[in-house]
Amino acid sequence: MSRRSPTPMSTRRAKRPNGTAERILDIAERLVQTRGFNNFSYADIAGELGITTASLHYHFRGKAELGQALVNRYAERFTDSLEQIDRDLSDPRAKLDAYARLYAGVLEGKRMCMCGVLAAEYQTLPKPMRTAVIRFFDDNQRWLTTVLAQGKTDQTLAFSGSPDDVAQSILSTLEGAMLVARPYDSLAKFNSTAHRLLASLAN
Amino acid sequence: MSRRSPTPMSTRRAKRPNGTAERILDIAERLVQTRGFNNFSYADIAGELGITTASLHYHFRGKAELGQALVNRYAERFTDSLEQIDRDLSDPRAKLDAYARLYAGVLEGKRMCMCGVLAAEYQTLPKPMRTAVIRFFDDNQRWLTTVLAQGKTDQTLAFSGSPDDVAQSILSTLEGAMLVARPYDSLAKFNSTAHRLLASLAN
DNA sequence: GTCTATAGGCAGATAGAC
DNA sequence: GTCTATCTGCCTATAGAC
Repeated sequence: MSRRSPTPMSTRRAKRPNGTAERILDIAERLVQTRGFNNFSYADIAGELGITTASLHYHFRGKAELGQALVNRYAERFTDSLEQIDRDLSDPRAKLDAYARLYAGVLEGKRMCMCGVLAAEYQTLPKPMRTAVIRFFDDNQRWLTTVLAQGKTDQTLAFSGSPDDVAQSILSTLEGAMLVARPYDSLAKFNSTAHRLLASLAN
Repeated sequence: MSRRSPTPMSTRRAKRPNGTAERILDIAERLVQTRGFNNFSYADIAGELGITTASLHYHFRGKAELGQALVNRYAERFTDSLEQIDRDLSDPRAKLDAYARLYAGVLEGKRMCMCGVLAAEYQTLPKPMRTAVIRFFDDNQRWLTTVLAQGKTDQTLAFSGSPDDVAQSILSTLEGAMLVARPYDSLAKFNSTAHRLLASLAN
């Protein structure tokens, strides 16, 4: 309805190698995370992909739709990672550590968190993208809150105040650490802040 | 040399009411902080000011020069604020509190820290702007480090690790708290994280 | 200092052939 | 699905009159 279906296959959930739509998203994702949503063009994507900009419009009606798909896929993958953490680990401290490593991994790829970038240019985003950014932050905070509550209960974590407030602080600190570390291209700067943050919650 | 001098007066340091160049910077500053450097145009400024884009080029050779002037003025004012804090307050905790209030004030004006925004689009910036952004962060961290060292000495502050690492954490946390709070347009979200941060340093 | 006029480029987007 | 061709609009920037 709001999204054309090039072929029945390309609407499938799962992991078929790489349809054109997915490859477009891959390239655009990197561009958003390194330059910002308003600082790359259809021509950039088309050039890398070896097709024309006109062809891009076949897969995504316009840049707004592309942006929506971009942040939705990103958020979905992030949620998947959080579920994976929940499956793999049970200790709250280990979960927080794995959470911080998700961020570090993004930075290692010379990228910034997509939603962090989008937060900076929030006021210029089409409404559906704004909604998706908010949802991403809310989802993260909700997951963190659950982990923190668990840690407080089993006394593997120690903190004052509500789990919700601490979750807010963790999210803010990690996003900020990425943001500030990027101009320096320094994973060490990020890790310094991340480790201090986690240490402050240790019991 | 790199900057034309419309009149002798406009190159003066101080506070003469409002030359055109200053008014241009005022408008552009707001636009950068709310939309990002790449997401406003000469036409936006000219429209608000009631002059033409051609006239803007008289005051600033191009957008790159404007951007440079923008971040330099911003950083200069910030430095002035830090010096003012040093003059007004002597207690390290009070200084950190005032520092956090600087950020809160920016957010209250519905803006984001200029250098935080620029960090997000760092890779798209002309080199002189990049240098200025780095310098801003360095200056902030240096000031914080001094305050923290003082607080450790007189035992008004308590923290483990080096003052430099803690300074890095404070800067990152406040920048991140602004970034995340902005989509929600919520000063409360920022304050929650800022207060928790300062409380963690109390003795 | 500010204007008109205009250049030259790039943006996102569409129509229609293949 | 991808192409060519084209449109319209906006962008930064400049020349030159006032």
